Amino acid sequence: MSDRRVTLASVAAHVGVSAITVSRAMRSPEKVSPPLLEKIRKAVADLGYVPDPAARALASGRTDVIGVLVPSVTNNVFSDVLRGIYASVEAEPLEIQLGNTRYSPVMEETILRVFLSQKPAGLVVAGIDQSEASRRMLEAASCPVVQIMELGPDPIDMMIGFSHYDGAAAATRHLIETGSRHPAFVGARMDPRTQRRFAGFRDACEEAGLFSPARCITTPRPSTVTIGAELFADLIARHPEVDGVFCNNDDLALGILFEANRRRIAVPRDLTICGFNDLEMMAVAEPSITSVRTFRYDMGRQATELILGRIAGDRAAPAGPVDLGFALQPRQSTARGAHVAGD
Amino acid sequence: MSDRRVTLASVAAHVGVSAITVSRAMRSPEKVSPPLLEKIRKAVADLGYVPDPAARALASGRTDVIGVLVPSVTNNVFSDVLRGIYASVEAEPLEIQLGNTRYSPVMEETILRVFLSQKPAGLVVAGIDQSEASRRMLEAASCPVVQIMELGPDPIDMMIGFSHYDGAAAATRHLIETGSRHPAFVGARMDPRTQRRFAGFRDACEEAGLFSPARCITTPRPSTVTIGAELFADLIARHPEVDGVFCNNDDLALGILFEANRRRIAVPRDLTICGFNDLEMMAVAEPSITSVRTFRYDMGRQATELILGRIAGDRAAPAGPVDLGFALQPRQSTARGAHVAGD
DNA sequence: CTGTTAGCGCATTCAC
DNA sequence: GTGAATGCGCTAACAG
Repeated sequence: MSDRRVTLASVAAHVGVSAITVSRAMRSPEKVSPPLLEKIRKAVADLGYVPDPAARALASGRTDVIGVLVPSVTNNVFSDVLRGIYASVEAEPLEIQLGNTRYSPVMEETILRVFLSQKPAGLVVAGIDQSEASRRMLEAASCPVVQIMELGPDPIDMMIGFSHYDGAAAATRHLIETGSRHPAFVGARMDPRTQRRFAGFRDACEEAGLFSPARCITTPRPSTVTIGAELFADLIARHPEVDGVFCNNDDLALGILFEANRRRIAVPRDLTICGFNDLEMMAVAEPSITSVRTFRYDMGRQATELILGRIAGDRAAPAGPVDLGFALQPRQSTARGAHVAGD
Repeated sequence: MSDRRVTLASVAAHVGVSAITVSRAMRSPEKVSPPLLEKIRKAVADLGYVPDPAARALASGRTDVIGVLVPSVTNNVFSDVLRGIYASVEAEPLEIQLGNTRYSPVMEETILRVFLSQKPAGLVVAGIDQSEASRRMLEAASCPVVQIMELGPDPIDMMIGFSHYDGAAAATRHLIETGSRHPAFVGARMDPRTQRRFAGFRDACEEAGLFSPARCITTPRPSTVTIGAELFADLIARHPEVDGVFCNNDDLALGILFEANRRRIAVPRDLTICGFNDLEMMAVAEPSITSVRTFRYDMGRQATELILGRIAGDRAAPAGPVDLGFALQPRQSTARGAHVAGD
């Protein structure tokens, strides 16, 4: 049972049929007579036969692998997406192959090349900022491709996401509507999605004549709660007038909350804080923190389902990008109900 | 460039050598004369040749895949381990194949079977509570296997982890030493690792004659910050005497901190809180939270390195389990320096 | 250092 | 409904 000696041929011999019949019994049972099917199934179970995926891939030119390319496995945001992907694939005879690009387009290119060499059944890639080479590879790929997390003008194939710009702008307008006269921006890592959030913040501030680049503080380091606290300490030292902060994500927002608590700054009375993504802890924080809810789990789920649909030859697959929208969760003022955009 | 028509044979024809020579040039360049090697490399680049992993696996009976089996991809703890694994493999010609067991031994068995059918170069599995069948498969596996996250009496092959029992016991003793007379336990999910932490808590309490099962409150649901807050609300309603809480992890601890803040319970004066894992945010929380630091990233790194060593035929691989220890981070009392155990 | 021969385990295409 | 022949692309084992 150890050395994988059990092959299609050995099962076939055991039952007294040819290998191809066993192969068929496994892949299209309806093409094999019921009694034979039964015997074959028993033999497979008894002998502990497990198909060799390499041989299968070589012979058929296909695999049952869906490649997933994300920039991080640590980031909560992507792990939620992954959960959705795993959930939707659970009942299917498909595997997930995860690639970690570490926010590097070059790395993405390399991994993509490897993934494509495996003739995947589908590909899920995060973002719309692929390198030229990656884009060409994806366009030439003979499998369905879904870009997730964002929306953009020219999808490679399928696309499902939401507008980071709009989400940030909506949050910022809320910040201003609830009284912030000196809004600030705190951001970390500044990847493309973060940049678009910043643009949304900036434009919403400018609409109100309240934009100040000096109140925008960022770092290339990846965001953590600690960095949120540090950046806020910096910010408030230089700009004590700040009365509202939009953060590029919830980790930073939490750090700011802690730092504000430490400095006995009354939140939300003297400072309102808004995060992005609406991690579970935002609602239960004390005081709770306003955030922009994004539908990460659903994004993962639906991305895989788009691929499954395409594989099943479902022509009802959506023609254009799918906008999942976002939902502002106001928590530091008179609740005014969730604002749902997109979709 | 799309249909992967470029094969070893086409590169060989292009250069005017045989396929096997190209194959060797790619795998053991030292066995090919430098000028030829140069020409082959150029042809490979020009034609954009990428080896077919399925064909390679079928012919050689091996792959360059390290299978990693974890119970969750969302849990911070495992994502840190994954980061370590990815980091140590980055420079190697190895891929990571991730399996998500969802805390189910049955699922683990299924995935294991799939993984083994791919003839992996190595296997990393979380925990020591594999099913009988899983254990047999792993013992029969012809590749190096590393169990991570825990230590136990009979390793399948290699093992690297720490004692959850000892970590919890040390934390609990600290809780008691710093004045808790009515210590409580709050736990969620109650997987095997959590159970061992609970045992450590219980025994340390009993040592001091302070154990009370009524003050131990748990839920089978996965732990979240919200659940931490809820369980604490329950606990304190029924046992207002509670003056110290050991939590099975940091999420719960954070939820308790928030709930305590909400109820104006002075932390740490009237309530001391201790988490487990020491997530980054524990130190920056207000007030900061005591926790048991675990070396998750290192665990991932070293697990992979053990496998790499074994693959390289390194007989210097450790004979027994590797204890990475833990480090209590006391933050809610007079700091008394980190207590490092194990190792 | 390079080439020849053979075959990995399975699915495709065509027969029956 | 079942089977025979053939080859997927690569590498192992041996020659030279």
